[in-house]
Parts: sequence; C-alpha cells; structure tokens
Amino acid sequence: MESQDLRKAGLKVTLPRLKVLEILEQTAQRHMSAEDVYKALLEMGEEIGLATVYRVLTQFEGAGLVSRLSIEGGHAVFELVDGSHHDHLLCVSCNRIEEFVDEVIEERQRVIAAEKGFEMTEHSLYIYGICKECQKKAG
Amino acid sequence: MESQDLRKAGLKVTLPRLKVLEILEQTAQRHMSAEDVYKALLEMGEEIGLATVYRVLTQFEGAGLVSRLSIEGGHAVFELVDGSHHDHLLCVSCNRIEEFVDEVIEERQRVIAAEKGFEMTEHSLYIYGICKECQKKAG
DNA sequence: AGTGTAAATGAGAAGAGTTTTCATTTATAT
DNA sequence: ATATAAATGAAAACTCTTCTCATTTACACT
Ligand SMILES: [Mn+2]
Ligand SMILES: [Mn+2]
Ligand SMILES: [Zn+2]
Ligand SMILES: [Zn+2]
Repeated sequence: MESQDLRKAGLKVTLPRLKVLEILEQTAQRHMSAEDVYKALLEMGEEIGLATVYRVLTQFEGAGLVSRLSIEGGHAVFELVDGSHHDHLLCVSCNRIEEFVDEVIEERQRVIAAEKGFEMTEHSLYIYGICKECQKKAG
Repeated sequence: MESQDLRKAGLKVTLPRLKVLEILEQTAQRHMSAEDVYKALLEMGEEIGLATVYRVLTQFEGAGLVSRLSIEGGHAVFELVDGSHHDHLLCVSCNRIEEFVDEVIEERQRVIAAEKGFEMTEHSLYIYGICKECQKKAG
C-alpha cells in the first residue's frame, strides 16, 4: 500500500500521485521519461497533465522513492528506487538501458574523492555503447 | 600555429574559429561553457555571435580538438583536448572542476561492457561533492 | 590580383525539455 | 460540513541549444 509512502514523504495522497506510482510499478520498462509516464497515464484513461507528471516525479525523487538519470543530450529518465544503488549502460543505437553494480568502481570513487579533498555527495556513471542485439543487426 | 589544425579538420580558417581557439588556449579556466567563450570574445573586442560559438565548439568537438562535458542540469562545458582522457570531480557548491584519471575504473568499465555484450563507445563519469575550500567555508 | 562558388557567419526564430504562474479544485484536519 | 493549505491543469515562460536564411567570407582557380 503506497499511500503510506506518500504520507511518510509529507505528500497528500492524490490520484495523480497514486497513478504515477502505479505506472512506475507496473510498467514493463523500468526506466521511463516524464513523457513516457504521461503517455502511459493517457492510455490508462487518466488525463493527468504533463506538468503534474514532472512535479510528481520531482517530488518522488526528493522523497527518495524515485531516481533520475540524466542521460547525455536526452530527456531525464526516472525509475523506482528499489534499495540498492546501481549504474547504467546505454545503447546509443536502440536506447536500451542495462544496469550494473561494481564495488571496485564504487570504492575507487571514494578514494579519488578523498585524495582530492572532496566530500562526495553522489556520482553519475554511464557507459555508452552498442548492445549485443544492435551489433547483430549492424552486421 | 593552429591554422593547420583547422585545415586538417577540413575547416576553413576563419576569424571566429581562430579566436575561439585562442580563448580556449589562453583562458585561466580550462572548462568553459559556450556562454563563457562568447563573453570572453566580447571582452576581447570580438563581436562573434553566440550561435557561431556553439557551431564552432561543436565542430571542434567533431574534429577532436575539444571535448564536451554534459554536467547534470547545467550547460555543456568545453575544454581543449590535450592528449589523454580524464574524468571529473565537480563541486556542487562553487562549481569548481577537478580532473582525475583512474586506470582501475577505466579497466572495470571495459570488463563490465564486455560482460554485458556491449561494444563500449564512450563513458561519462562525474563525481559530485563539496570541495575542500567549500567545506572550510561551511564550517 | 580578380572571380566564382561553396562554406561560414550573424541575428533572430525555433525547438526541446522542463519549470513556473495562477486560477480552480481537492485532500484532510477540525 | 467547513476551512485552509496543498495540489492540479493549462498555458506561458524559461534555459540552453540548434536551425534558418540572407549576407559575407575564404580560398581554388584563372
Ligand atoms: Mn536503473
Ligand atoms: Mn577536463
Ligand atoms: Zn541497442
Ligand atoms: Zn567548492
């Protein structure tokens, strides 16, 4: 029951918020742009404005329910937070997104930040490339 | 003499291109937005349009003379390519940018891409945090 | 040096993605 | 039920960047 998650975040339980959560939970694609969410809502018969979708996603991000990927050149993409941090591989040809966790990289980042005297708050790591399927298609 | 670099890249040797190169070479700040370059040109007395600055920087990027950082939420930032690849640390408080190279991370990225069947074309890694100076100021 | 032609430029319009504004509606505490 | 603060929708605004198109420029070839 996600009404509780909303209340915990200090957010009123509204239809747009519940529906956006529902989309994020039930969608086949884990990573969705605001536009994707907006269209999924329309297909579901919910006429929720795009501005509201942006607002709600941003609030969810603030509440730690959702994380935002800022992909080079493109739209922001959102995904439900499900506990653990991970980074991403992106196919530049078909936009497929894969996830990975690498403790070696995570640790090196901490060391580098410490060496430079930085108090690390976060990091963003994207590996761009051509996925297996797209390599096949290209021959 | 950088006219040669331009010619090698198949670009005509024009005043805007020479001046943008000059700015990038002589500036104190290694990392500059298009706007920064534009303003530096104005201060130098060169009335070169912002659209031209964007065009020239994008062409320089294509020619491998310049690389572009896509920083979360903000403007793109450009820097002269000087041989080796490096990644960046960014202070979220004062926008200071520091550079680092870490072969362990570079290698792990190759391994991860290979494991996922990706042909890696590039990567982007930013460590966000608070720099030493800003930590002092904040107490 | 002069000429032709393709490329480059400047100014402003357009574009994409996202945020803001503001009048109206809604959730929720009383 | 009522009051009130918060949320919403629609459109406008915003920011950064690219495009359009008329004019200018670089440079290959006389
Ligand atoms: Mn993910
Ligand atoms: Mn750099
Ligand atoms: Zn692909
Ligand atoms: Zn700082």
